[in-house]
Amino acid sequence: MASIEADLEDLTARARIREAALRQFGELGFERATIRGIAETAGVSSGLVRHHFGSKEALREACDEFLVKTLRRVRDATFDDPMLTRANPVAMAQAAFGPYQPYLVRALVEGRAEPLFDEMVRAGEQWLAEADAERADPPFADRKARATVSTAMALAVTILHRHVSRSLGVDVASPEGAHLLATVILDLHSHPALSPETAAEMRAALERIRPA
Amino acid sequence: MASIEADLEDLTARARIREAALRQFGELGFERATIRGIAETAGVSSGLVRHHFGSKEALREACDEFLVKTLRRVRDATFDDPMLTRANPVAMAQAAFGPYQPYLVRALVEGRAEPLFDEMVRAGEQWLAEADAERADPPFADRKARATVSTAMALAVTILHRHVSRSLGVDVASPEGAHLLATVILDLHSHPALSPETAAEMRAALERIRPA
DNA sequence: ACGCCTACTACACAAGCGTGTAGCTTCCTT
DNA sequence: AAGGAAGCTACACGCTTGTGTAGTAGGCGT
Repeated sequence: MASIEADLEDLTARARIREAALRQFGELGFERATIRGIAETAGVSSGLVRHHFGSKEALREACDEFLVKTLRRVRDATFDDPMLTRANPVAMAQAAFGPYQPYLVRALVEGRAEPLFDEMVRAGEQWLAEADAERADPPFADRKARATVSTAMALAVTILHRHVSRSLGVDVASPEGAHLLATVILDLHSHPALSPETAAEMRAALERIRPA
Repeated sequence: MASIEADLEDLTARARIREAALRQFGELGFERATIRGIAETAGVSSGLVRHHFGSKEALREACDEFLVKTLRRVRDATFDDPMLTRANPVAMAQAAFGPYQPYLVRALVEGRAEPLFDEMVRAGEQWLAEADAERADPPFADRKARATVSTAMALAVTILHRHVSRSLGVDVASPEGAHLLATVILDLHSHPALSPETAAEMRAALERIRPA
């Protein structure tokens, strides 16, 4: 797992700038992060940032592009360990996102990082395909639609990590927090919030007010 | 339901500025929104913004404060209609958040708007209390912890509305999108993703790697 | 040894920002 | 009617920003 903190000096200046940008964009957001701040973090002049990436917007695009490639690689390595990933999905997410988590969260919230989201949906569809095989009654909705919403929900804890940590009383990034979180998620996913009867009721009510 | 669009002229200048700020902060984000832009939207001079609110940061705090009061009022009115709110939680969220949805989403993601999140958790706890009464096996985790994660998940679709709309192929804010979304959520909430057996397996695996 | 491209720095510039100040109107109080 | 606070505007200041330009150091092919 590549770390931002370690061995920044070993990288080329271009890579150092990109890593610094990833960190600054993630910590401060795109607007509050400055070219000069990124340059300073990378240990180069601000002019070099422009020399290598052209503009601030292009730098962000380079970051996005880099992450798409990186995450694909990390994912291939991580998803192959089903025991670890299934036992603690939260730990998996942290492992997959790596040190780029703050950046990715911001990108997702702003509606960017489409490839990442879509790929997660696709993974969810695969998972649902297996689950649907053992399901008695037909699902209410399209498999992709269910995978989409599930994906969004899976990202919720990471996106709202501040609120969740505060409300749980423990940092979800800590080992204890991750464990608690996994326990909770396991409980929620193995116990339906709605009984078949109430679900049927609500579904009927929903169809009654169905739009054209 | 108060609308930002309508009757801006009827409000006092101070209120117009606040409404304009709510909209600009929501649409553009706090950094990209400018005092001058807010003033122009409100139809006043930029100096008046400073006169009434002192600083940009203070203006944001005034917006937060206003929303806490407003939402409490709106919630009391909306939550009393259990048929509507339970039939379509998404429509409920949109109704409750009102035109301030973009602002609130940004506030939540940035870790602000704690009162809003905490109140949602509390409502979730109440709901879970009823559900737990009819539950056979004991929950894996604390009720508040489950309410916290459920709350985060409930907010996910709203926060990631761009991705969700794109992946569903229909705007979740539209009547058709809201209906589809409600159907999906109903399905997910009434069918556990994990069977009791696999859940037990994963729980065992989780306990095996439990941190100190 | 020469030329040249690439990496890199230093510095300047215009624009937009939040903020400060001075002054004008309006309306309410006494 | 006088006075004064409150609502409101116009304008300027200083700072930071992204970007542009000029120039230097260094390695590499010829």
